[in-house]
Amino acid sequence: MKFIFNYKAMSPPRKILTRLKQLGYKATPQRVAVLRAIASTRERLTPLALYEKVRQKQPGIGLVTIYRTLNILGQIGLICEVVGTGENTRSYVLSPLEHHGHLICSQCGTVVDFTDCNLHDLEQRLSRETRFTIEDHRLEFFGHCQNCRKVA
Amino acid sequence: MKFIFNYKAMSPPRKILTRLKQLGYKATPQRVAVLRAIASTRERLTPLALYEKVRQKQPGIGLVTIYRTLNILGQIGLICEVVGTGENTRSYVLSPLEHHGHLICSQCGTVVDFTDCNLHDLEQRLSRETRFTIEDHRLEFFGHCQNCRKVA
DNA sequence: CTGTGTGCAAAAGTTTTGCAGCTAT
DNA sequence: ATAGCTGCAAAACTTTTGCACACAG
Repeated sequence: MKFIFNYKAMSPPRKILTRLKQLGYKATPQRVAVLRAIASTRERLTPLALYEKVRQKQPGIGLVTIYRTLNILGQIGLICEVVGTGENTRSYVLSPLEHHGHLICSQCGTVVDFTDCNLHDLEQRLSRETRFTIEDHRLEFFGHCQNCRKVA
Repeated sequence: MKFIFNYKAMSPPRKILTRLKQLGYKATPQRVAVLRAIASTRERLTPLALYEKVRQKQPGIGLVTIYRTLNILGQIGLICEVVGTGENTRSYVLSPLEHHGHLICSQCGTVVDFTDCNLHDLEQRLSRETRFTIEDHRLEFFGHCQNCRKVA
């Protein structure tokens, strides 16, 4: 199993910007700022939170742009939507390079990614027994991180 | 592995109503109707879809009541929220009795539940290595069912 | 230059709340 | 009888769209 713990240590989103340009999108300062913001934390960020965060560096940016950027980045698969039960807004984290699951602290929102979900057997069995073609999955664990447990 | 395929065959929601009353909620015709509607299909239903469906039998019902009922049933754990990537509304299906995952057809919305996810090992490993306390998980597969594959 | 992107305002869509009257227990 | 429930209207909140101007390539 491989953990991807420290988003802060990841190189700046140069790679992502390259990919954006490859696909014909422009690397505007706003998009760069959104990317930086997502890449700068391992918390999951709602569009609104992202807006507040980015506005500190780019005071002129509009919430609309955040939404548009998130939609684009999500479609391309560079960021990754996370939804908690009972929330009625989306949150986003940077996509790691491989397929992965999330481990989410219900209190502080910290996201730990993990790869190697080991769902292949399950997937095959399901596919065989239900005759579904399975194209994707989403696996999320919810709980409390060490820190929040201490506090509580 | 155990599949729960045919929601239609399940007994009417008497059990659920009993549970509701146990908890001090009243079994109003509106709530019964909502329950019947959820129990009558294996598709996942958005609050709005549920509203349309229930209105055929209970013309006077309000969308607000649907929302309130869904929130209550969800909190108690009798129904179960499902969210697809990119959707900005929730959907609900009846909770099966045991913990389970969903297999969802991206085209027609059919939901197949399965139990015995076999995530215990993974959960334990994650818990040990990240020092999280894990309280819950959500596992969803997305794909196409046999029928929709034929059509396409 | 040129087509894409931005910001504003406004619309569309989803979910919650306040309140007066109603009803299951 | 009475606590809880409903329906309506309105508010709160999230997300999308139309349009004029700006800017990256």
